[in-house]
Amino acid sequence: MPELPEVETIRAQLEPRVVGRRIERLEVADPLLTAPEDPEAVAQVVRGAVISGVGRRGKYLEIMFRSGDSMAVHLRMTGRLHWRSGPPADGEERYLRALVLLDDGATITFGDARRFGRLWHVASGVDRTSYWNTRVGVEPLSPQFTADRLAGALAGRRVAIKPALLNQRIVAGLGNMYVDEALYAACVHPTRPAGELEGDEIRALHRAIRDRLKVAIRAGGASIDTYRDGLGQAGRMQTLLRVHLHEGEACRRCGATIVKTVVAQRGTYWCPQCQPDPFGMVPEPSRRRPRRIRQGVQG
DNA sequence: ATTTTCCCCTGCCGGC
DNA sequence: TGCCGGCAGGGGAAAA
Repeated sequence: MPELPEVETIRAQLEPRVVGRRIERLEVADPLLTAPEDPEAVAQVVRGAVISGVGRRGKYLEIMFRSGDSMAVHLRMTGRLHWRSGPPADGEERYLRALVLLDDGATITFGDARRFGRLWHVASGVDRTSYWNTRVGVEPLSPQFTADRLAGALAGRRVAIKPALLNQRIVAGLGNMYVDEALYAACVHPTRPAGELEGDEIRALHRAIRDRLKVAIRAGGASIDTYRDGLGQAGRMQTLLRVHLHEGEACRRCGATIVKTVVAQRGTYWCPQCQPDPFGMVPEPSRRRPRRIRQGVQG
């Protein structure tokens, strides 16, 4: 599931390869990709556009054009962007939803098994700062993201810290995996009410979020299930996860057994000893066998 | 306003 | 072995 580090990895790989290139054509194979916009309308706008940069805001990618227009992309669950120096081989992208042809012969494929991914056009007149700010909150790796700012965003909230961190308007770019990792690193239980965290917990969490995201970017993202980077390669972060997907294994800090529960409708991994439950509840051990980490079975 | 639930999709896995 | 229900989760809409 592409989260901030995965999207940033793709962004960093795409940018040097596509800046200055002209888009010859955008072929949308699945109308759902641009819904509710008409694929032809998007293709029309994008045709002939010269790429000036590739940006990222949270988990959103933005391919910007000299005209001031841009093409925004969200990979959601299983979306992939893959740059190639030439056309993709036949059947190379099993779940092809769109194909971008560039003037140097290179291509970008948008593949997406689950079809949750979206691609749309952002008009030149739209102010980018406010456009993105209405959708996502502070960038966790920016200087604006401070412990104080995090405390302010969580203050007064009764919702559990896990769904609070999953809320893109509170902090941009965190998903299920990195929230688990950050909460574990900060020794904060996932169901602790967000507004009740102590100052030192907030500081630990702030630090943990930044640290885990930076490590993940350095590792090129985590290839669990379907994620691939912008060149079709697997990341390495899946080997560096400390708690997510580690159900039944010993906690590396205290030796207790990592458990998996459901928090906010999301599978949640945590250490019952390092991340003490606010109500002192003992987790029900799952009887199901832990899911194995599958590293890329999809074509 | 905030929080919770549901839904979209499809591939894969576990259970029978 | 094959079928099938359930699960996975980002984000938006709707409901509470």
